[in-house]
Amino acid sequence: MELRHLRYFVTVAEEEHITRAAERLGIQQPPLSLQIRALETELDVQLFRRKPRGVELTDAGRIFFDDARKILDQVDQALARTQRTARGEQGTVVIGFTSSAPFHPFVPEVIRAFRDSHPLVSLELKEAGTSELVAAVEGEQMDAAFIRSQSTDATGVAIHRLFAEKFLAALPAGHALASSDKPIALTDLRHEPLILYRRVSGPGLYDTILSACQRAGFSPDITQEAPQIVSTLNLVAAGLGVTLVPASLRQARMVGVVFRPLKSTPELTAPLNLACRKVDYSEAAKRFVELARTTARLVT
Amino acid sequence: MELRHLRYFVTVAEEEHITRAAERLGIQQPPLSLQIRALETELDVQLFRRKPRGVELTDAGRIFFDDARKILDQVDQALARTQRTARGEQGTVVIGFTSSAPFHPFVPEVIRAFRDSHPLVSLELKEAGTSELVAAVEGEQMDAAFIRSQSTDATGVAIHRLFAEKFLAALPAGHALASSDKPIALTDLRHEPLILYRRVSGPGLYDTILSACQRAGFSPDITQEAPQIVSTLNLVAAGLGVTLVPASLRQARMVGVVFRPLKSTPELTAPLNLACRKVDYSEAAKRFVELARTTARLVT
DNA sequence: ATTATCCATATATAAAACATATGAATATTG
DNA sequence: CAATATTCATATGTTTTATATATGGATAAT
Repeated sequence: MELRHLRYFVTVAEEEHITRAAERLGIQQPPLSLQIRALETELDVQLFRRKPRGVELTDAGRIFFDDARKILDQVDQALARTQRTARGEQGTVVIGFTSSAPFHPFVPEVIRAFRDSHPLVSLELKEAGTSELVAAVEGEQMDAAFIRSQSTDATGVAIHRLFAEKFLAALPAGHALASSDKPIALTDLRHEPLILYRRVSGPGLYDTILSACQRAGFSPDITQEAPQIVSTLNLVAAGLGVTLVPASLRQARMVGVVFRPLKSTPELTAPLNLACRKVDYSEAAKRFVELARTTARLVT
Repeated sequence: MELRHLRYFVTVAEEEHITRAAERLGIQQPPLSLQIRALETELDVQLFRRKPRGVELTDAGRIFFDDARKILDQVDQALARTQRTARGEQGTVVIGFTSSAPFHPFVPEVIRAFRDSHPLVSLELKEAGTSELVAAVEGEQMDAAFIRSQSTDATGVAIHRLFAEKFLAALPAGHALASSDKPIALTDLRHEPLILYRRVSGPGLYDTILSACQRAGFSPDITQEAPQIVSTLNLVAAGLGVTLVPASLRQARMVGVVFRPLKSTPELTAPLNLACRKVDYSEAAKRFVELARTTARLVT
């Protein structure tokens, strides 16, 4: 039995007339009669009663009719689902981000835009540390991750630079340097206790800041390290020191912390990157990465 | 797209190996490769990634795999359902009976036996008057009906005689003729007020009894007619007269009524018949009629 | 480096779907 | 009631399509 038999059968059942059904199907009457007969022979069931003015379903035929229509419907749906999946319009995409990423409006904006353009794709969002994110992407539990690091030792994971933002100095409220709105020079911080975010392993913002200080001619006084960028701000609010954070962290609006721009430090930038596998990722995930990269190009 | 494509696709997906799948399907590898490729071309979707050691489903392929299996399952079920219906093992049968029929153990026995041998057929049972039953059978709202009449004017309805039972005299408790257990002669009732069941139209037990009395040489004193056999017994219990009922009515065990056998009246019998359409009835209904007729042959 | 494995391609063959012509049965119409 | 029309069934030829055989190319295993 083939789908052709079902299609033919359903049409004949609907028309109750083999000749008309053949016309609708774009074939001639004799082959249609033969196909219906072949179906009946294979099932060993009489599906139609032949009448001089047409044909009429038997009880068994009625049962088969209901089922055949359902099957043909399901075939259509399977087709549509498969094609949507192939086009990346359906499926699941798992997106990760470090704690600092969502503060930049770019990230929620890209997610919203993807939701709008791909309503049948379910998006799973997960916050985690950079190394966990990269490992998850490599292990195929995650499709892409917004991170700050530029490079990784995980082969098979590509890191696409989206854009970079400036740093701001984050000072405790009432700090001497916070008295005016004017930009602060990096060297003004040379004797301030510095709090820095540091990844468990690999290069990151920590190294960027350190080398910028070195280039400015001083070695900073690092009093404390924190595992997340956001927690450095908590420590600043507690008055334990100052820190440098990506400009988007201003969105955090943390009580007891004031932000001041930095004077002329073009090499001191915080990039936002998107990590994904080099191969083997779903069409929907590809669509997400594409959208993120093209949107980033427009933003900068 | 044909079911063949789905069957081939599912096998290849299960084996992840075209050559092995071809072996399982009993065909050669090249045609199988071609069929899979044709499927991919028609869907315009890549379903497998070809690897040097076999093949592997793509995301879209996985979606299609799930659907394809469901479809093939449904095809099998449709087949089974249709064949069961054709064999009368599935469906609905509507059975009617006059009020007197279920008193004979034959009727509940046949219904029980049919339920046992056709567990997937749902049986609907309806009690009604003879003319309603025959009309329902003719109008295809009912498949078969147990009635007492032998004939009908409804063309298209066949009446199969199942068996006949003797009549009993039903007397009010304390009636003179009820004093002994001995059989009563029909002529003993010649001066008794007689209560008789009478159909709205057409010949029935009424005529049988009347002609038996005539043959015995008297015209009975009919004081009352009742629309149901059971209600004649109520009138007897109330002392309004005597009646003759089919022997199985003894089962009614009505208070105030005693039953006595009749002496040598071979022509005075109450038949039980089964009415059904001559043509156009479902296989399951045919099975029921068959069972009733063969069981009846065993009983008599 | 060699061999084995596995899928793809090219071509031939077998099967099956389809078309055409015609017959048989039963309504419909004059 | 005869004649016609309608509709499905059957017979046979044609085309399409699925399958088989032979072989090549790519990649992993030895």
